[in-house]
Amino acid sequence: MATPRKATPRKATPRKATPRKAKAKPKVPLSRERALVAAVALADREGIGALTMRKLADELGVEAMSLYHHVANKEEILDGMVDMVFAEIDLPRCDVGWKAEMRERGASVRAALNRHPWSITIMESRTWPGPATLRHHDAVIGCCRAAGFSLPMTAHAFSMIDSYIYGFVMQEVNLPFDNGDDLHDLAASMEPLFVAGNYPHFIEFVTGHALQPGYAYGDEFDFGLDLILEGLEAAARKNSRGK
Amino acid sequence: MATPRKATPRKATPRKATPRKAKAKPKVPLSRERALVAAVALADREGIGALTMRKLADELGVEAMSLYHHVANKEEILDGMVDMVFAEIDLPRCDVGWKAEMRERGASVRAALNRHPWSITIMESRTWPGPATLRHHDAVIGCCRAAGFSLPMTAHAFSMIDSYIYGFVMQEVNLPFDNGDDLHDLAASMEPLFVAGNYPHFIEFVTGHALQPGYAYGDEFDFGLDLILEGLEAAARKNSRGK
DNA sequence: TACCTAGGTATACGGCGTAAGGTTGTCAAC
DNA sequence: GTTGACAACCTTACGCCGTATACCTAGGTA
Repeated sequence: MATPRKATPRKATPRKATPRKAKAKPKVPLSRERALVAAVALADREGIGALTMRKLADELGVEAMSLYHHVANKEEILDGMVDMVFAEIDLPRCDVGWKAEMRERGASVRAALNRHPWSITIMESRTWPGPATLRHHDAVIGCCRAAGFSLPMTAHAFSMIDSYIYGFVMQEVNLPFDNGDDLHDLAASMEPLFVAGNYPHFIEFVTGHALQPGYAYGDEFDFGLDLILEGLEAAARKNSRGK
Repeated sequence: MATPRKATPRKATPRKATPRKAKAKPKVPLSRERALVAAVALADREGIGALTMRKLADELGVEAMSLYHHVANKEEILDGMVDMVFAEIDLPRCDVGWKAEMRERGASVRAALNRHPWSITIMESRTWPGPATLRHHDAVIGCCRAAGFSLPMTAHAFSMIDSYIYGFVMQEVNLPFDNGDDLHDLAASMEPLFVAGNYPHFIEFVTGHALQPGYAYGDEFDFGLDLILEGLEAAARKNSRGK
């Protein structure tokens, strides 16, 4: 009873040739970079909920606690993952015209966030931007300034465009269907809501437009982004004329 | 070894008078509604991370498992909480003019999401809208339709306005400071990033504008919303004239 | 040789969501 | 009044989680 179970198998097999497992002693040593790459791949493949320190370590052929020699905690991994997503975004170059550059940059942000649907989820809980994130923000601000925007106007543009993109992707990523195939399932599962005759405008909208064959929510993106860019251009023009 | 431990203390004190604790037998019975209200209060007070089934039950003077007689699982609680936030939003009435109503509705959404900063975090992981959410969407769509918007134009407006609001609040809620007081701390903690001379536009923007005394990020909201509403109005006008 | 250190492992702790099953209070049917 | 069904609540336990602590070991340096 003194040593209830477990029998302390500490050095039961003290052979020299590291008989741990068939794990073959990782040639490349663990590193923060390798951990982040594996974390992104794991989250892409199985969702952010499946990203645990144990699973990530397993992916790398290592024990969970080994990760802590390279990152302070899981938060730091999430921070690094968000920064890796920002690193995938094409930066505006600002020699073509700010509107075209912003449109391209917007598409690039949207694509990156869609490639890694978990990123928008954890972005808002990150407080400190990483280097790629800062580089991205710097380029966007620089693009506005190069176009002649004042600092206040730059703030307007920066806030507005990014709010729109993030909000759009947040909704897009969360849609209960991935393509047009399961629209019928969706419509069927919504039916209980409708029989009562409530929400008449919502029903008209969904059945008469959103669930129609040609409609895809993703197509809304360009309309909104263009409207914002045109509006910003007009505001900037008026602003600089007024000054 | 047959009954290894635990000693089955089942009916050790079978006294009649329910001597459980000083817990005083809750007069009002537990209910889904009471659970949701307490969950919102707890998340408001201590953050969504502190919302666990055990803490929530404790709050209600009850054990964790009792909650499962009223909700299927924690997901259902989160769903209900989001719907409670939507229930706080003032619906547009649409007899004043859609632009004014949308401006007010936007402010109301923003206020509700700011009152419950956890809501934007969990909104995107909810798939099925609750009744208050549906009522809200129905009212917004109805407002657009009453203003003469076509269904496609309504889709544009609905997507665009809500994307902007959600994205804005997402950034607003996540700001590393709550008011102007700790701007100096913030500036100080950012300094290591700047000494290298990287991110010149970002530095100019932050130090020359965003951290200046008069600036508050929240003030950006109205500029963007108004620009969107004006743009939508122009688009709708052109659209109906073209038809 | 002796020690230091970097990077790996092992064990354990407290907390999580919740499955399974026990207990108790209420009330209708007999 | 007794019985039995049932709903509401509780207890225990399981397998996860992040991570503190301690240990081991290989390689470099004195």
